[in-house]
Amino acid sequence: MTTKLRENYHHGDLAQQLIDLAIREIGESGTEKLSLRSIAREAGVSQTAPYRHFPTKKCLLAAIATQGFEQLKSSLEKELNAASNLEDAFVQIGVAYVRFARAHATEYHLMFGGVLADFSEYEMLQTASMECFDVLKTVLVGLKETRGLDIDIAHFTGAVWSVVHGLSSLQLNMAIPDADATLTPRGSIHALHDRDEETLRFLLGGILSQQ
Amino acid sequence: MTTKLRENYHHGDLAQQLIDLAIREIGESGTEKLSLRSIAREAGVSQTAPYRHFPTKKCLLAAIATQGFEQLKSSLEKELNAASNLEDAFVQIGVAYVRFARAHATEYHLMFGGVLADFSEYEMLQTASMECFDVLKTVLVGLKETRGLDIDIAHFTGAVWSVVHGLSSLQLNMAIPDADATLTPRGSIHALHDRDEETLRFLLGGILSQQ
DNA sequence: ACCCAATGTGAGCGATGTCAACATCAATAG
DNA sequence: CTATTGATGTTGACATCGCTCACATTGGGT
Repeated sequence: MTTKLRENYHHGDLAQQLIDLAIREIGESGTEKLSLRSIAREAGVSQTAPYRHFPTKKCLLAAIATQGFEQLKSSLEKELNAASNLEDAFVQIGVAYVRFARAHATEYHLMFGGVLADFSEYEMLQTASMECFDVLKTVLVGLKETRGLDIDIAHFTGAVWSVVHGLSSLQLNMAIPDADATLTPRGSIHALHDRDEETLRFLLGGILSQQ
Repeated sequence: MTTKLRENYHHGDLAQQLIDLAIREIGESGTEKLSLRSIAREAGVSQTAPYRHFPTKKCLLAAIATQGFEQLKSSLEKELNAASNLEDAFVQIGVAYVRFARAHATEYHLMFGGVLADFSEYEMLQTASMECFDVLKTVLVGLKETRGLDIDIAHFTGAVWSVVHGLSSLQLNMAIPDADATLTPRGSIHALHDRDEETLRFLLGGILSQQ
């Protein structure tokens, strides 16, 4: 958080500061407007200094997404460890997921918004996303066993993931309020806000009750 | 679809051709790489000609999204009219929604990917999105009445929408195959492919069975 | 036949991503 | 203690981009 100003020729931790500044600028103006040169100026550094840390603008974005996956993973793990049974963990992980998306909108957008077309171009991103996904998988495998569900685990995981992702993504991208916010698209999205847990119990509970 | 080459000073239908070319370029290289100048070149027109039709690059994107909402609306309406009862319409509209997203990935990305931050800046986009949303709303209102559901309709709509959107969005943005495609993030997304109807019966059926 | 609004052109401004060549520093090996 | 080297930061430049301004061409309505 400390944005130490420059006294020396060398900076200290330019890579992380560029990440922080980029997150802020994207949050304020959108991904399209992010400029390496402007955050270099903000960091008090020449316009080509960022290239010592990120070979390309997209690599900066990939680094942000990677950090996002690591944070999300640790949020989900905390939730998993705190839950007393798998059914609770199931819902609480969903709630934590949606909360993460709201609290880290920029990171979430880079993680799932299709900006980084092919994760395999960025090795650290690839492994961070898999490790994060593993937490969800663990819960669902456990749930399948303890409840004896007859379901393909990959399909099950994809379905559950799409529910929490849909909730998150819609809230992030369609959350600007309308004047008459009752039965408009954005109005119905607002009806989801601050009711995450209820909505997830509704949706995820529906999944479990099918068996 | 016919890309008539230029013989006259005037072009004929530059606006629509620019839209088509932009959709293609975004599909190939992503939103960030779209350049007005390059599609102007492709259209055989000077680099400032597009500005006679779209005051801004974002306005071009908004026009694409608007067309997308109009197409999606007519797809959903067709499905609604073809269904013999509301329960069928409920699932079939969901299937049509996901199919639209896959068949028009670029448009869908612009419609829901948060690229156009505030729809209210583009009047036609705003009304097109509301009219599209109304189709879904109609089905859910009908379903609530015929089955006497005790549910807030805005919340209900948001929840259902987030399910179909989550399915669509994940498939679009995480659909690049992995080497070992079984229990990786992308692998589980692949498990959703071509099983839209099954998955939606699973998820949406869960919602209805709660009542 | 005239005129005007719609549409297309050309030159140019400021900004951007990226590259190549060079400068500075901090740590390590001798 | 000093020389060297790899990491990090700088300067200058190039091609491209979004967008503006002044101007050219056109076709449809009077």
